[in-house]
Amino acid sequence: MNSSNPRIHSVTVADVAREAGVSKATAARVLGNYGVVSAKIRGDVLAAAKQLDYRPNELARSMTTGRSGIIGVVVGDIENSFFGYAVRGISDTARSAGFNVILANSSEQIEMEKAAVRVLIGKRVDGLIVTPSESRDISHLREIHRSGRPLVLLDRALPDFDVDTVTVDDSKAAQRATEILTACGHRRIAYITAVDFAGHEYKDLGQIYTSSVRERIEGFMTACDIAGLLPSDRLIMLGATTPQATADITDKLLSRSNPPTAIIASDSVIALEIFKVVRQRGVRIPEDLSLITFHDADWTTVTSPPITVVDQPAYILGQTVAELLIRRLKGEARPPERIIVPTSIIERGSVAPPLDQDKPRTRS
Amino acid sequence: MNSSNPRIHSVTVADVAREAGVSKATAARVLGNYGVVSAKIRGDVLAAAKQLDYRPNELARSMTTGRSGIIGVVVGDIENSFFGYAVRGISDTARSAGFNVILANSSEQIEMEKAAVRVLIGKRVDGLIVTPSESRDISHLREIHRSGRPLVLLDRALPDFDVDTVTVDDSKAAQRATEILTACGHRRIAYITAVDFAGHEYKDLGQIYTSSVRERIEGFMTACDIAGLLPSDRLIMLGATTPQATADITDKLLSRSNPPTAIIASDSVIALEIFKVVRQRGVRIPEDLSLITFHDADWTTVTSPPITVVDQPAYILGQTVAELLIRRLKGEARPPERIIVPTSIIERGSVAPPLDQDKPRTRS
DNA sequence: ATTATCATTGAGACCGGTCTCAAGCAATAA
DNA sequence: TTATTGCTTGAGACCGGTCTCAATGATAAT
Repeated sequence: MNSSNPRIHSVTVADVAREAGVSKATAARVLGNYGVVSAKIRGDVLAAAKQLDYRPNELARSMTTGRSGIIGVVVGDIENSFFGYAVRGISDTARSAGFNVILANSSEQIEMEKAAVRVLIGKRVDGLIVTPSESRDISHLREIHRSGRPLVLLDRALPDFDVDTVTVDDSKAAQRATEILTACGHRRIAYITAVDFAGHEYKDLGQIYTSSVRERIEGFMTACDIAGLLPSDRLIMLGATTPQATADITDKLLSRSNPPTAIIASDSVIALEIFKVVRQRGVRIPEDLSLITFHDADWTTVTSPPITVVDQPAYILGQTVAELLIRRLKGEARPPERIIVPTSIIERGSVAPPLDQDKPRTRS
Repeated sequence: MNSSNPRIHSVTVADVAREAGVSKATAARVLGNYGVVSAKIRGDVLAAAKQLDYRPNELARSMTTGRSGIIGVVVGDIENSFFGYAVRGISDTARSAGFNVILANSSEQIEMEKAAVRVLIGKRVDGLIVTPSESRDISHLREIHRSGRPLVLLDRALPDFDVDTVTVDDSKAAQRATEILTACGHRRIAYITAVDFAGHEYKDLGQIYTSSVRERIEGFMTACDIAGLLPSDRLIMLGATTPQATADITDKLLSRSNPPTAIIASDSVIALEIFKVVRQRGVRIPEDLSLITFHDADWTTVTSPPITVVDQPAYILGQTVAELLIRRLKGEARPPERIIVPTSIIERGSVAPPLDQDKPRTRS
């Protein structure tokens, strides 16, 4: 490493104590703001501290107190503005409670997620907020919990891991979104999600290890069933992990002899790509294709037409998850809580009845 | 604080040493991966560590080494996707060099910026990356520098503070953007920026304490001068700090008896708001109004028409600034460097010649 | 066989705080 | 006046690592 800086010597309590002519313990008391000290001595120490420009070393402080004042956050993808807002909600809440935030990105990869958790534990964060990228391998999360550090799950629940969790009502939201489409007369609807699986072929829910996605698919299927759609007309597409993959999926979908008349996108990044492909192919929204997406991303308001969205209150989600964690950090003992934040659908202009005259036959 | 957790007791080197039947020093050597140890002992210690599930305490490690492995980043507003990309560039680069990132938001307020810097210094970050919110009060930055911790400025330079800096060629970019408009025949152009000032009235560059904004305005004015626009037809609008403020400014501008035929937005957040107001008023882009914005935000590609932008390579900016910092951290000693990353203009469909027949007279 | 050299290992100080416990001292009670 | 109590202050251990330096034992050189 061959570091050139010969260790930055900073002013310590001992220095201040010497300057003020008191013991280290006394100086520490006034500087650390604990214990009792006479007004006179306090003044002396403070003056000495100011004179020497003393800055407490939080690291050393954490060393003895066992508390670092840092909250570790692991999200799937910061570039996704949904997480951006959530992180902002977390940061604001944390800061006003006197905590700092270390952010890590898992790129939705379980190995990176594990590495991130390991690093954060090493840094002795006081607690963690994680959006688990999958529900199969959660040994690292169990371990956090076992180590006594509070953990709160964000956006995604883990069925057989009972820990504080904040999610949105994904299933209901997806169902409502789908119902808007079926009520409009759509009988062939695609649902496109980023979750991947070997072969990209959706077979059954057993494949889906991300709870939010799973719930959304459940809600989607429920609504389809209620409306009596043919199982073959519920087009669940996996693997929209990159813009290119999303574009390919969309292309394939629209090239079918019987293309869907409506698409639901699992997040706004996917929806943006879908929108681009759709427009490029000259397919009109909403005349030829209806589109609904999760997350009220800013771009959805400025397209023509603007896009109907499932509004997930991401900032509030972040706020809530941070509050839950901080309450635990302050010593609150209570059974794990699962908070479900309600979503709402903002209807804009991207949904209309299908033009298609020869609608696919229904089961009934 | 009344914390309930009675101090999480974790496995220490001493525990591992005992288990392996060696001294603390020896155990530390293999666990810390320094010094020399015989193969046999190394195996014993490693086995003991695994058995006890030893996790190094980075805090304690930082305590003695004086290095925390953390880079502190202070940006103006994480929600702004420009910073989002930059932060991602920083994080990726930092992580692959073995550093972590603590992120802080200044909300572009000098006091919050100072507080953030203080906290990060307290955490003993190894170095800092800051987007200074103004150039008047930089005592806290000077102090970082003086304390021996490397500091790199991001996106904004400080004229009389010679330190590593990474910016884009703001002045040139603004000039080119403006030239596109003047070449198209625009003779009355507005430039809208977030920087605020008492009265929101632009008087002269002396008011502008944010270097990037200052440079952009300079570039804008240069281009206007070259094209021979009347000074009164260069409409520099300050104070677009909130969506509402931006909307008000835009409204006022478009309500003039002689409204501008083109607008340049200083960032994509402002541009989004302008776009909304413009559309709501029924003003057509580009027929009635041309629009160019800084930052290639995703929404600019999906509007009708898509928006011409000054593409700032935010991710690369982040990468570059992190690399510069890390090189210093590794001990590289060299005079401060000022790196200017070139921008490019992506011409899309939001610029067209003004319809306006009775063009304002020119100076010439 | 004796001494010099080298590779390992162990003992203990140190980083900069917090915190326990005992000592000092003044004020109050007996 | 002496004992008791309470408030301040100081000494020093401790957190969990790193790192210096001396001690040890083995090997090579004379």
